[in-house]
Amino acid sequence: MVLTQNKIASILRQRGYKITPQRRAVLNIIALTHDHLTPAAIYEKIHKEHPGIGLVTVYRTLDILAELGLICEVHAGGNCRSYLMRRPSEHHHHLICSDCGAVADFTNCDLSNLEQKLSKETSFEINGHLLEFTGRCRDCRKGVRNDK
Amino acid sequence: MVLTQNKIASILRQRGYKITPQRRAVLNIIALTHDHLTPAAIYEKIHKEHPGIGLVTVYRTLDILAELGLICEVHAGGNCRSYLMRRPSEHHHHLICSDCGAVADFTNCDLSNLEQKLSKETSFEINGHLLEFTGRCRDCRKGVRNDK
DNA sequence: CTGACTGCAAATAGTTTGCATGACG
DNA sequence: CGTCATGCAAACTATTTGCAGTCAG
Repeated sequence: MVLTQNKIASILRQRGYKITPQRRAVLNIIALTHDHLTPAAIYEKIHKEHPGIGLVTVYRTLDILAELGLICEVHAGGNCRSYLMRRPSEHHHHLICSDCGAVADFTNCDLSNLEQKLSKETSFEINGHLLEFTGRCRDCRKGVRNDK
Repeated sequence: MVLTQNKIASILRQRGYKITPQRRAVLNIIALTHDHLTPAAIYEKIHKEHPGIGLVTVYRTLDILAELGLICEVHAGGNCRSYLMRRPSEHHHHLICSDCGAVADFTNCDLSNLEQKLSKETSFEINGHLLEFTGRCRDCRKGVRNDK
């Protein structure tokens, strides 16, 4: 179950953030998109419907959402940071196609053992992890294309 | 066992890259440092001993080394991409302290099961993975400091 | 009302590219 | 010697900041 826009709105409000049309718009885009989105991509999409909105606002909203843990960052290679809606209870990870950038989710990672082990070994207090697989997706494997 | 500078040099040569003092210098820095290094940090270190070297060259060298798989990228949060010498046979990952940025390595990840499973489920051809744990290291846990 | 939010423009940071010179092999 | 690598400067891209006007609560 994905967080609804309204739930997120109330979380924002709880934390003392105001609900503005701009923030709603950003939330909306992210909630509706199942792909990862760069700030620029989000801005573009938003801009079609709300031409008045600024890229800066997108950045600021993303910062807030990330801080609240409502969205999570994906490192899709290079410098690009992309964001993806977070499924709250579904702790999930990504499989990223290095050819076309497609992202597949998976939830069944079982790292708790490893996590505990590492925690003991290193005395780290482990808060979270980032697990991403890279490879080539079905489509890119079919097509022999290897354009970069 | 870590790749020696000379071994790396010969790998470079095999691939048709020339061995220049600048490249040696970059290799040297990375090989000697057990921390992750940003391009800028590498440049700084190099610049002390070889003032003539340019940041651009560092970038270009890092690109080559990464392409050859001799170093690997670490996503230490934000935009920073850092690089770390790769231990060839030791497939390893990182534990990153979100407070002080310390990096601990670990090698005993066992993702091959997961990898195979995912590969079947998603039809991805999985080439590699990025696994990073984040948390607070021993020192940062001791000190009650929580400065960000 | 009032403080938080927005949008613009400008500033900054990080990275890449073009080109003439220099050096590896 | 020819080709690839270097270093400089400039171009670019991504992101952040300052500020005055605007709006949610």
